[in-house]
Formats: sequence, C-alpha cells, structure tokens
Amino acid sequence: MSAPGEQRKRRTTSYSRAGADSSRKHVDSDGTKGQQTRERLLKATAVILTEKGYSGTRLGDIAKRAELQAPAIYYYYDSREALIEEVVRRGQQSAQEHVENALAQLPEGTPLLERIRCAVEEHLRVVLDLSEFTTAAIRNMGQLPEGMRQQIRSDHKNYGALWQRLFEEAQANGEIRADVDVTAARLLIIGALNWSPEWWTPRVCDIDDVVAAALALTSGLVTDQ
Amino acid sequence: MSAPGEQRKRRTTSYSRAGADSSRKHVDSDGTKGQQTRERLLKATAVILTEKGYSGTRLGDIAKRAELQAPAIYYYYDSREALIEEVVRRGQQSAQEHVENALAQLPEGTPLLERIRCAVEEHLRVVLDLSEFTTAAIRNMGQLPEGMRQQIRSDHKNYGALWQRLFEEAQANGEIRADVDVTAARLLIIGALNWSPEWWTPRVCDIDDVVAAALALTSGLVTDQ
DNA sequence: AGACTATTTTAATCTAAGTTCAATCAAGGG
DNA sequence: CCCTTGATTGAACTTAGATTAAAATAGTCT
Repeated sequence: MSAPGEQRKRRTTSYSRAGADSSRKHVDSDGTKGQQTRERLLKATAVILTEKGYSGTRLGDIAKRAELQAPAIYYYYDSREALIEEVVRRGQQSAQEHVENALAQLPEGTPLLERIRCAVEEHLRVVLDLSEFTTAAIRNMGQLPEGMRQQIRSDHKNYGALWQRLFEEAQANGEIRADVDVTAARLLIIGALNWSPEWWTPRVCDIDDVVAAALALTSGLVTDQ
Repeated sequence: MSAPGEQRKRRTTSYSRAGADSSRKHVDSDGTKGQQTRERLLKATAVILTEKGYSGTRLGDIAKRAELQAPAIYYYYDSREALIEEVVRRGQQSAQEHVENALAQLPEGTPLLERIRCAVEEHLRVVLDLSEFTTAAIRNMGQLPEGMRQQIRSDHKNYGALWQRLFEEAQANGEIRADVDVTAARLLIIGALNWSPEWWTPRVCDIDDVVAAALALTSGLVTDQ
C-alpha cells in the first residue's frame, strides 16, 4: 500500500558538505528517469528565482515551467526550501569551480593582475552565459531565510576570500595602486559583474563587449600604465 | 456614522505623473499629524523592501517596524501595492534629483570626465548614505509586478539616458577609450554602485574609500593618462 | 499477463497574509 | 463637557499558496 512517507523523497544528493572536487552532485543510484525531471525542476527554479526573488518564487510557477504539477515536486524534494537551497548551492559552487578552474590553468608565473583579469572574465561569463544557477544564487543571497544561510554563506565567504587574496597580493606587489582600498575595489568589481544579468541581454551588446568593458574598468586599479 | 469607505484613504500624493519639479509629493492639506506616521511608514517599507525583496515585504513587518497595527496602513494607502509604489517612486526620484542637482552645480566648462566622476560619486552617496528609498527602488526594480513597472520604468529609462549621454559625449570627445562599448561600461559602473548596499556597512570601510575606489575604476575607461 | 515500483496527478488541508468592518481612542472647538 | 473628525485597533473574511493524502498512470521485470 505505497507507504509514502518512507521510501519516497529520495534526494539526488548527499550534499553534507560541498567539496571543490569534480564529483557532480547526483550520487543517486538511478541512472536517468526521474533524474531528468529533477534537472528540469532545478533549472526552472533557478529561472523563477532570478526573475521573482526568493519570496516571489512559487511552486506553482516552477511546476508550470517544468511542465508538471506542483505536488510532484515533493516527490523529489522535501520542501520548497530544500529545492531552492539546492539551486542556490549549485549556483555558488558553479561560479567558484569555474573561476578556480580557470585560474588553475594559468601558467605558473602569471602576474597577479593577469590572474585578476582572468577571474573577472570567467566570473562574468558564468553569470551571463554558463549558469542560470549562479545568477539565481547571487541575486538572492541577501534574502535567503536564516536557516539556509549558514552553509551557503560559508561557501560564499570562501569565494570572496579567494578574490580578496588576489587583490591583496597584487597590491602588496605594487601591481595595484597603493591608494585604493582593495576590499572596496574588489567588492565594487564583483558587484558590477553580479549586477550585469539585471541589464544584459544578447540584444544590448555582445558578451565579449561586456568582458572588454569589465577589463577596462579593472585596469583603472592598475598602478602605472 | 463614520461612513468609512468615503473620506478615509486620503492619499498623500496626487502623483498622476512625477515631474522633475521641486514640488515634493505631499500635496496633502494636513500639516503634520498623520503626516509623520506616513513618513514613518514609508521609511519602514523602504527598509523591509531592501531586506526582503518585493514579494517578501509583508504588511505585518512594515507595521511592526513603524510601530502600528497592519490595518492602520489602509488609512494611508489603498493597498500594499500603492504603498510600495510610492516608496519605489521616491527612491527613483531621489537618486535622479541628487545626481542632476550635483551635475547642475558644476561650472560651465567642466570636462565630461569630471561630470561622470561627479555622477558616480553622487549616485554612490545617495545609495549608501542618503536614501533608503533609492536602495529599495534599485534592488527591487526587476521584481515589480507588471502594473507598477510602467511609470517607474519610464523614470528609470530617463535616468539611464542621462548617464548614457554623458558617456557617449565623453567618448566622442576622446575622453573615454574608443575601444570600449560605452553602454556596457556605463551599465557595469552603475551596477557596481547599485550593488554596493549589498556588502557595504560602516564596518567594512569608510564611504569615502568606496567613492575613491569607484572613481579609480572609472578612470580605467580614460583614454590616456 | 501479473505484480511490483517509480512517477505524476487530483482532491483535500492548513496557514499566512492582505484586506474589510465596525468599534474605540484622541484631540480640538464650541 | 459634548460632539465631530482624525487616527488606530481587534476581530472577522478571503484568498493564495505550501503541503499532504490517496489514487491513477507508466514502466519494468519475470
């Protein structure tokens, strides 16, 4: 008799902690049936989240976009919160991964300024092009309910710290003007990038133009030249 | 016997259209009794709006913060929407006014670059320091319900156009690098400023530091130097 | 085909939040 | 001091949206 409270609600992930390793989250035994639906759901949630914000994200809208009925969501997630949390976590992770990856591929002696440029470009591309999850995460970070913040915030801090390090070293190195507050500068730059989904569409200009402009701004921090 | 449906709900404003004129909105006959409550209400709404986003803004929270009971709000506004709309409108207006004002006070021949710097600084100060309304407006612009967008969007476009003009002229003038897309550059900069309330608190650094950093970034667009 | 599991749906609950109503409180004027 | 209007409140109404329960559909395996 289908004892529902038990075996349903399986959970794609085992995400107790999010490592930076390549192991994608779906540790699910299943291969691909409902798995596809799950992905569709996450994607839909990300879009709605970006458009409507945390509180404005209704299960009904998500369901409609994912082409199923709202209650079906509960087959995959315990609650609206759990679903949203995974989206945000993915977004956070995705950004960090992409940027770290790109940085890791730079040759050994790459000057800090170059690394910063690389991070700027990569972050921007993730936000505008690669991951709707990241956009959703960024835009809602500030409005997440207390419970959800803990884990996510911590990841977020990590990512921020990565940037901060780059900037501080660059300044210590003399590559960045000594007279600017690097914390403020860094947050302003990331802010510019984070805000971009708010206005950018393919019709405004090419992504490469945005990247170029962002790099130009960044060069305002440079000591000499 | 107090026929409530009639004379209540007076309405502070007559805002059919918001001109750029100095006539502040309260065309109300009253001098200052409930007027104070009204202001308290608006301010509370702005704060909640910034914290929780459009959909997360509940009348109960607003009421609590303004130290009255939720239903009392209806004495001043026809609906939650009407209240929020006024907050957003004020925020929009406030930013535009401050910046236009500051620009107007620059001496005649001021070079465009200088004007842009001025606009950057002023916008930043409004957002971080002067107007909680502006912050609320900016952060929620994207999530306002269709009905509200019309009027507000139009004001918003206006403001954007003001900036765009500055940038285009500066580039035509040779003051800004010819190889950057000024639209992208302008939106990135405004984005950096708009995002700042997300991270800035007096404990992070001094506002002047943020201003300085923002100006440094801006100078990345400059042709020569 | 039969039977068991995975997935999705419809109908029913429950609750929070916006809103309305009618009554109360406060203050100023006659 | 009573009365009128301005301001505010507590209780009731209503609806939207999350969640649950139970049933129906689809799949797969033997």
